[in-house]
Amino acid sequence: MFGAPLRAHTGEPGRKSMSRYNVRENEDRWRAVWAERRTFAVTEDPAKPKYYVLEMFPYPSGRLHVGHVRNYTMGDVLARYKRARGFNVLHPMGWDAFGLPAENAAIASKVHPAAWTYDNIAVMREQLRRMGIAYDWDREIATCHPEYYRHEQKMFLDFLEAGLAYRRESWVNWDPVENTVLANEQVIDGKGWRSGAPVERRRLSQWFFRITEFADDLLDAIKRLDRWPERVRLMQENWIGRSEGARFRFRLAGRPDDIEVYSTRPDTLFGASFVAVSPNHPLAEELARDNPALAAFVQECSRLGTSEAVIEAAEKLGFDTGLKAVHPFDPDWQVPVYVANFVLMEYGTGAIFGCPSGDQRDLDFARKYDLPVIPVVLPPEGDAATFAIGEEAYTGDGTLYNSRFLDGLPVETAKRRAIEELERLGAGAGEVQFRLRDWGVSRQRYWGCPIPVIHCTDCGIVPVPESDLPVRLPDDVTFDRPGNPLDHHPTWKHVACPSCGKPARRETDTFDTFVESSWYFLRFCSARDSGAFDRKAVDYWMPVDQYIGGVEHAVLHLLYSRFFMRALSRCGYVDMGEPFAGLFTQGMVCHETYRDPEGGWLFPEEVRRSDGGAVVTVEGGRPVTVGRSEKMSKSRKNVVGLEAIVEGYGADTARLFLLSDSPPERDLEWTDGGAEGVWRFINRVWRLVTEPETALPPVGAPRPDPLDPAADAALRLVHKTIQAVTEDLEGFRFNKAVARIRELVNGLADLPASAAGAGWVLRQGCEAAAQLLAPMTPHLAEALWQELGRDTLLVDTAWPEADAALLVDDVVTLAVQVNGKLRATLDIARDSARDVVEAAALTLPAVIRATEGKPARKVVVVPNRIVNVVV
RNA sequence: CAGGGUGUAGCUCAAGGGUAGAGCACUCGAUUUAGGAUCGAGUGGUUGAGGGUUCGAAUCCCUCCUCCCUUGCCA
Repeated sequence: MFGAPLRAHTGEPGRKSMSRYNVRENEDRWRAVWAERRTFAVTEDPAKPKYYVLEMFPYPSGRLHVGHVRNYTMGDVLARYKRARGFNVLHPMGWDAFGLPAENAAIASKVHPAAWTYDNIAVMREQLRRMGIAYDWDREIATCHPEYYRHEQKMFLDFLEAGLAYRRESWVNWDPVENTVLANEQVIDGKGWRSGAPVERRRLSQWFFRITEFADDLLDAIKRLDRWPERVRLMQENWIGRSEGARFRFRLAGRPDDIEVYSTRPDTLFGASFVAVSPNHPLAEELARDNPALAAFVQECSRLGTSEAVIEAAEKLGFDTGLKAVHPFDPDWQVPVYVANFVLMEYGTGAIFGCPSGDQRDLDFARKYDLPVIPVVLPPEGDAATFAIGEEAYTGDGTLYNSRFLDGLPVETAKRRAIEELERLGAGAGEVQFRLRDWGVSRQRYWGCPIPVIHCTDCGIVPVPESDLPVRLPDDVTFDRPGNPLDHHPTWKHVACPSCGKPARRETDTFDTFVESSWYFLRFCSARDSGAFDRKAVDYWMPVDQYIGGVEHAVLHLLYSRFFMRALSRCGYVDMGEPFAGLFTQGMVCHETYRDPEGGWLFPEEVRRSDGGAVVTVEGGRPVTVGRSEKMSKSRKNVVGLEAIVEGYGADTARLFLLSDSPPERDLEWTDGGAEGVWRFINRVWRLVTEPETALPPVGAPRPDPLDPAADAALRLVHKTIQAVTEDLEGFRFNKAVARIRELVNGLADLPASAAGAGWVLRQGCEAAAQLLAPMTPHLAEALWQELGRDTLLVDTAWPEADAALLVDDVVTLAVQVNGKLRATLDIARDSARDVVEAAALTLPAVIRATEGKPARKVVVVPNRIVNVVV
């Protein structure tokens, strides 16, 4: 069955040979067996409970290092464990294959993005395969494949029809040298990352997904994501950022129009000292036309870029328009109107009123431009006569004062009262706002999914007919000049309008790559379906039971996926809201960093420890500065290659180490010593099974009776370990599970060969060890299983069950304290009566010595745990 | 300044009121021509600091400190 004859192993006590686990041979062999038997290929099976394990799929950037594979290992442990527990487990893998690095590689080394991407995929697939991860490779997908993105194009057309996709102008970071749009991360100090040219803000027509349509539901449903980490839920809540306030108008003195503002603090209206509009506000643009100084100011603001972080950090600057706004509650009260750089057109109405006493930014602004600061909220313990605002605004709770009809009201009541008044005056109304904005999906890039629309001068925007999908990317593109290659292409964008037949132009924007990752988990359910996915398969497998990935995707990817499920539901594709029932965010893998005397980074293999203990370079022995341990990254060169570990110690060693040292949610420190330690442990287990101290009875031999107490204790250890490891795996405590198994192996190794029943207990222990290790070190475990004389595959064997009767000991060891200090221990039958325990404790020589003959004032007995004698 | 996390052996982590443990590292011994591997034994702790509750605190409460992360600073 397995290519090599199975050999029943009986053990040969006294055998002196010291075999070493042949890692290469075993790992290759068992992987081949699983592959040949298609062990991990699954189909829908209504008779079995399903379990969908998914790790966030990678961008095929080149090759993997050990830092990349921690989450795949965790997912694999879960997949293999659940499989052993009888679940029908879907565990797929694919490639998030569109994206900018492929285009950068094309520019840098003249290789086509597709070739570069597929080459990387081939390398990385082989790397994952050699890690022995139990994927159903039949379901592998690459998002850059037309058979993937054609369905995305169809979804877009349906979204368009449903009003969930639309086009409007928005601001982008424009690199005037590269003639291209930059992502916020590509803007460094206001300059393009590649060209170094100052970035401009430009208005460009862009495609958007109407994620705000579901803002309330996306926020509400977070409460029910009870298997998500609390902090991710919090981050999403903050990102959606619901706020309750009022939208209302300030009339402009001497003009027919007015300014609409949004505020969450209408209660502080009597503290208003200015109105400010965004530099992109229509009013600012109108005034700038006749006012060169204002135009220059607006221009200056646009240089800042669109990143929120940059805007936040910048100094608050304003430009007095000379206009006056009339206070909504008092026609005789006017405040100046400014154009201010910290007011964003994209949020609220693009205009605010400033209450310096109640908002730090407004206060900074007021101090800079010498505007009045009127306190209107008195803190609970404050004194109206003396309370004053210094350099810090008061944003806390309190009672309104200096506020006419709002005086004496608590903040919350005053808000409602102010809104009522605004509504009564016809000046405005209460409104709920969200920080969440619609998702801009247009990218002026080649290596992405083409947006399937055609621009016709007569018909406007015309969807590409479904029968013409997919709109394929052209292969013959060049990257020798700046800008979007699709736009430069001589023929690709010229098409006949599907509606009127006249010459028209294809959309040359492509999708943000977050679009592909927003539904790939659905495609995995039926990866070769001619449609986007098979509804029955999706209904069977979804939602993902356990999703595993980095916390860096806590907001965008996860929120976009949640949006996609809702949008697809509305368009009739599916009928469910949440894609990921459980989420786990794993910690990073870290490693020391090394620098040479010039400050250049060094790879770990370029340094060594000299005889004196100093760290020096391998070449030339120059002194090396050892930096702190940081997340493994190519830029700092603190990476450990996967090949190096797998060739030397094998995939199981890498896997076990990635699981063992730290709790999975925390960062893991990769050390050579730790990897060697794991390798020694693997060999220790191998020897325990292949060269046992005591001959093992054959498979299924009856339990000998009686068992020696040492054998009995070892058997209890076996069952306690099964119980504990099971609980640890269920609770994602992989490091504890590993520690338990190590203790089991130590315990079994200590079992004296002479003890009655030792061989039988040792077999129980070795079989349990193999089974418990199987999710973590699957190749080793399969080899052990065979060495133990089994003729079935361990991977097809059910998870072991602990015998409840063996989980408690008959004899317990009590700690005996005198005045809280440990003086002795006492072995006694479990659940002995209190007075029996007390009497036994008081007669212990160590206790008599410690009490110096004084009578016990009190004896505390905690059953089966401790006795404390108080004198 | 805020919010969250963290602090236990040299290192990475257990123990969540009841005997402070594991792995790695280190020391010594055995084995070996030697090294490595292996086996055995051992060193190593005022549980970040201080105070409180308790018969008993790493664990519960209060104060302070360290480092890390998320950023809040979106009206």
